Amino acid sequence: MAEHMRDEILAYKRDRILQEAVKLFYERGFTGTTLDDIAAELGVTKPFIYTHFRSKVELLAALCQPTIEMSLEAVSNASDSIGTPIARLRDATRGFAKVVLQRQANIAIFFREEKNLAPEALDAINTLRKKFDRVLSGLLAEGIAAGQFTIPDVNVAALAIGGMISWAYTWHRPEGRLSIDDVCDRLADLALRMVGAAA
Amino acid sequence: MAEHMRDEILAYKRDRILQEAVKLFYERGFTGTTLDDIAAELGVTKPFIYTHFRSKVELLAALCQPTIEMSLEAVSNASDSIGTPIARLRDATRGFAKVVLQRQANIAIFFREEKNLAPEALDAINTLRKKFDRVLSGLLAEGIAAGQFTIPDVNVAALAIGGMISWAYTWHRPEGRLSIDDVCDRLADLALRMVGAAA
DNA sequence: CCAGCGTGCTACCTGCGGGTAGCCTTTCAA
DNA sequence: TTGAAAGGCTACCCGCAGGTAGCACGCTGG
Repeated sequence: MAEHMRDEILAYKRDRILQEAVKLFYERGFTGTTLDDIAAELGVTKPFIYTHFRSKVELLAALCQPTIEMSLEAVSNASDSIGTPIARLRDATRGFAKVVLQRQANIAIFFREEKNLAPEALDAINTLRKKFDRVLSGLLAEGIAAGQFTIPDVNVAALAIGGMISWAYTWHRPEGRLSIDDVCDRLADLALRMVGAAA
Repeated sequence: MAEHMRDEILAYKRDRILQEAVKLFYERGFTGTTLDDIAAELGVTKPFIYTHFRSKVELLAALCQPTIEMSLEAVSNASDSIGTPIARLRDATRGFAKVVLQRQANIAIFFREEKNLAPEALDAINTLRKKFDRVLSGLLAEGIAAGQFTIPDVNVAALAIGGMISWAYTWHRPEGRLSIDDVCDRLADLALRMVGAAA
């Protein structure tokens, strides 16, 4: 019990570090943020961070990887579910868009700071991204086979859809005209149009 | 005449610095590249660079801004030309895609290293980007007025198209299956589908 | 042959920030 | 009440890279 709570607290501290790191990396960039900045924001000091992360780049990886995993899961789950290709593609794009917008800062940081990741961490993430593209392409191919989609080039279409949605991290403003769900719906509709399955 | 040539040589040197900087910033990132690296690649030394650029961030701006200007010009020219909205949108998207792919490294660097630009330089570029979005939105609106496009949300559509195309910098491989022109054509077709003007 | 200038290099400074050694305080159990 | 372990802080190191002062070399014109 005592052990149990200790672990929870450890996890909570780790989480708070990640939260603040995301915020600052997002605002100022990875190299534009010092560990002292993050510590100051948390009311602690730099060595505190080192009791939870081995290095600054490990911290970076820890805030990128799970978000990419969530993106992959979103499209995988939708793709594997039951339903017409149209319904599944709508779910996949909407789900992915939701991850992008809910974890906007993490997504932005990953795409901007890719070059600062350790090679192994980057490899791991790139494997996930390749899977992501394969799943999406596969779903598009199914839709063609089912006669629901018309697509000249499946791979380009998958990249275009992925890109259109990923890009939302650059322009969506949480306090703006459209809520996250609004944007998800609209982007999903546009994706369906791209594959010739007019909404 | 002598003066004239001296200026040409000055411009040439400046250009070579930019070329090498683009290459290295693209491969290793802005902070991952030192001015000594760039100088070494050129067979010169660091102070040489300082006779052409005031600082590292000025160098960064000098390789971002013109590329963004070219993007804006591509869509502006197409939008202002004569022809149906469909034809103009195709030209606009194709032209923009071509800039993105021909200046792939510059585009990548800009989006990744935005946070490293001086505030004034970033402001100047953001003004261009806003214009870009307005031009594209305007063209879409014209297409709707002409009855050629069907678009639920013009602003989101413009951002989606811009994003889908911009994103190509992340995945296009010059030595890959598709030539630059192939990709431009396919992306332009997808854009037309998005606005309900099936190719 | 020499003066003077333009051009780029050698050699250096400096601050910043990632990372660490070792101490101090607090807590909890016996 | 005391001892020891855990957790976090103070204080520091040090390498790296942006930026610069001043020199040396070579070209050109007299």
